Order: sequence, then structure tokens, then C-alpha cells
Amino acid sequence: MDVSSAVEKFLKTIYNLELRHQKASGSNMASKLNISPAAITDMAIKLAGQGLINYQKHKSITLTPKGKKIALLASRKHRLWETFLHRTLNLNLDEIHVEAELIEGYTSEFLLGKIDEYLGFPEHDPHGDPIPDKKGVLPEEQAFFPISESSPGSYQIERLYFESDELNDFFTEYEFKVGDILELVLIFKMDNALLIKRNKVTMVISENIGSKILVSKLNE
Amino acid sequence: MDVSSAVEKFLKTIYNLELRHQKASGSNMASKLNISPAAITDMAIKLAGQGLINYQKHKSITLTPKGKKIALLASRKHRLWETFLHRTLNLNLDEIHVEAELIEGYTSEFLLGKIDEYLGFPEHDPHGDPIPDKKGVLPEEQAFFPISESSPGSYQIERLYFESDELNDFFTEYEFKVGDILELVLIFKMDNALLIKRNKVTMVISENIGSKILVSKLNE
DNA sequence: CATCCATTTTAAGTATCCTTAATTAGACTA
DNA sequence: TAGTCTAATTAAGGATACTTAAAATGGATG
Repeated sequence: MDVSSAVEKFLKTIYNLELRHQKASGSNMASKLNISPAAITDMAIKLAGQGLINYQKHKSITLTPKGKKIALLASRKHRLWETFLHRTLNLNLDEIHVEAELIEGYTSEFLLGKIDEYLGFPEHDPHGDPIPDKKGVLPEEQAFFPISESSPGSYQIERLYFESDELNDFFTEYEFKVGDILELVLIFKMDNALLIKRNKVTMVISENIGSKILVSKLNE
Repeated sequence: MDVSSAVEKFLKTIYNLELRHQKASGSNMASKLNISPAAITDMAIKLAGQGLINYQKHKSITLTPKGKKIALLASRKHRLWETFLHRTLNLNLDEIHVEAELIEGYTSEFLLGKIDEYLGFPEHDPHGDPIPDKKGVLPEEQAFFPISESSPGSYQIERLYFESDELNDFFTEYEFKVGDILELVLIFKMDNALLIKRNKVTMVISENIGSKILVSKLNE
């Protein structure tokens, strides 16, 4: 199945929303893709006709297995490009996203394979997101959880969700990276804000930001 | 001036034809770009209206200064991508061309700058073609000449024109590279074929192939 | 349960870049 | 110089991916 870069982007967006347990509604899609809601309806009708999505009027969109495979392969492109740009050009985590988004739709299978090989067939990109293999299969995953749902103790950052410009700025400015060690000192009952220690620096982050930082428990 | 990737490709094609002293006629353009002659006429009228090319019915196209600048910046993208893919992924000279062609139109100025910096601001790509700077200015060039127009003696390869699949295959198969030392032993009067020695291997190449190998004279 | 409002859809239309088929222009030849 | 042939142009149209504006829907609320 060979699809345009617009279709790849559309399916990838549904997939990413599903992953975060958000509905792929028209307005959601429109704002993520930065196009009008009417364009979403158009595309939805077209892709439903091709068996790539399940779509009923006024309902949110879900992927069919066929559509999901394309979405996974599009994610693969995206994440391999991100990893490649990070390793070679040393771009930071929000820069790699923007640039990968521009190029990924025009990448040949051949080039992608070379990039994969160069990188040593990585299983995760620099955000910690898993990279599907060339058949669209995701690597085995441990269960990670948001630091905002944890109790005091030591954790390692496993994934960072760069979901908005504000989060980009925050994670970039304070240099949050996958692999960093966090100590959750306490949770404020008032607003569920988190007092954390990282590199000997103590800071308070909101519950909302905490929900975008997935961690694993460190044995002590 | 911000133009689409199709327009960049169009202008770059005219530029490349001009460089090789070939006319940018409709049929020439159509075969280089692999689109119909009617599409060439369409695009020509449009771009003439934007002051990017000089165009009169039934005459061949030339670039205006404005169009030439865009063509040079498009060449810059192409050649920086080629150089980057060659250095990082070790793709060979015909592979880098194909892949760069696909991606180049979707590259941001930011990313291009990072690639340029990573490569150390190179002045030539792996084919030996000059890379314009970010203002579209070409580096100072020595005068190179085709080996087919030289007399017996020692030369260094300065540029290789990968102009057709056959030439791709030839240069790739026999591993011709910019920087190689060639000794031109003799020229057959019969058909102007060239007897050359390279890495202690002697071979005969046609005048046509010789015209695609630019060299500089080595002092002995 | 009727009303309201946000969301979604429909309808119509635009831009870009391409196609095929038919026509015309210009260059070359006899 | 008329005729011929090739290259280029015109005309019509199609695919894709969007837009705006108006209409419809359906879920939430009083």
C-alpha cells in the first residue's frame, strides 16, 4: 500500500491520539494537523473508502489494522529521522520533531533502511518513543507510568511527551532527557504539584507537566 | 522569494542545462523532469509572469537573475544533502543523487545551515560540483576541462558528470572518484577514444565518457 | 423535553501540478 | 517555395489537498 505524505500524516495523527487515549475527533484532528475541520471530513470519507479507517458521521475516527500498519510505518520514518538528526547534527528534541515532520513523507525505503542501519537498529527515539521495525512491529515494551501518578522515591525518565510549545520550551530549557534520574520528594496535596530533585537541583513541577514524564521505578 | 519544490526543481533543471551548454528547450526539460511537454509550457508561462525566467513561444528558456538565484539555492540544497548522505551513510554517487532529489524540496533553512556546519562548509559535493553559499554565491573556480580535450599526460579528476544511468553504472562499477589520478596515454585517431591508466589499471574509454570527466593538469 | 451551542458536515470553489488529445508553428527538405 | 515533420502550444480536464460559508446534527442544559 502506497500512500501520499498527507495520508501518512493523517493516519499517524490518529495513531498518536489513540496512544494517548484521546479521541480522534474532527476538531482534535483539525488542530493537530492545522487544517480546517471540513478537510478532516473529506479525508475521513476518502480513507474510510480505502479501508484504512473506521468512520461514521459525527463519530470519532479509529484505525483499521491496514491503517494502523501504515501509521506505524509512518511513525517509524518519523522516529528514525528524529534519531538520525539528533545523533549526527545534535539537534535538540523539539528541533528534530519539526524537521522530521517536513522531510519524512519523502523518504524512500532504501534511505530509511540505511539510516536504520547507521543508527544500529535503535528501538527508541530520543523522546523515548518506541520505533517500529520495518514490518511495523513495535518492540516489546515495559510498562512506564507518569511521575504524577507515582509515590515518593527514585525514578528514571523513560519518555517525554513534547506535546505543546510550552512543554517543548520547558523540557528544552531545563534539559530534561530520557535516562535522567529523578527523585520524587513529595506531592503537594493542595494541587498535586510535585517536588522533585534532579542533578542535585530541586524544583516543583505541576501535575500536568508530571503527566508528560513517564518513568520507571529504580530499585534502591 | 519562497517557491514550491516543483518550481525549485524546474529552475534547477534550467540552470543545469545552461551549465552544460545545452538549451532549455521544452523537450529537453520534459525529459529531464519526466513530465509532459504541455506541463513545461504551463510552468514556463507561470514563471515568466513571476519574473523568474525569460520565455518566448517556441524559444528555449533562460533564467533571469532572480530565477538564477533560486536555482543556485536549490543546487545548494541538493549538493549539501548529497554530501551529507555520502559522509554519514556512505551512499555512493548515484544513490545520493536520487535520495537528495526526493528530500531537498522540503528542507528548512535552519536544517540546511546545520548540515552545512556539520560538513565544515564544504565548497564541493562528492561529484566535484561547487556548492553555492547561503547567499547563492558560487566559490571561486579553477578552469577544469574534459579529459577528452586533453593531450597525453597526468591529470587529476575534479568533477564527474553522472548524467545518465549508463554513466552512473560505469563510474560506480569502476569506482571513478573525484581526486583520482589519471594518466592519459594516447588518443586513438580513429574515434578519439582514450587510453588511460588509473591505479595501475589500463582501460579504453570513449570520447563521450571522456567528455564527462573534468580534470586538472598535474605538474610533474 | 425543548432549546441551544459546539461540532461536524455539506456545498462550492481554489491552487498546484499534472495529464491527453488536438492544433499550430517553425525548421528543414526536396 | 510548397510540403513535411517535429516540437511546442492550446484546450480541456483530472487528482490531491486544501479553503470558506452555510446548514445540519446531536449532546448537554435548564
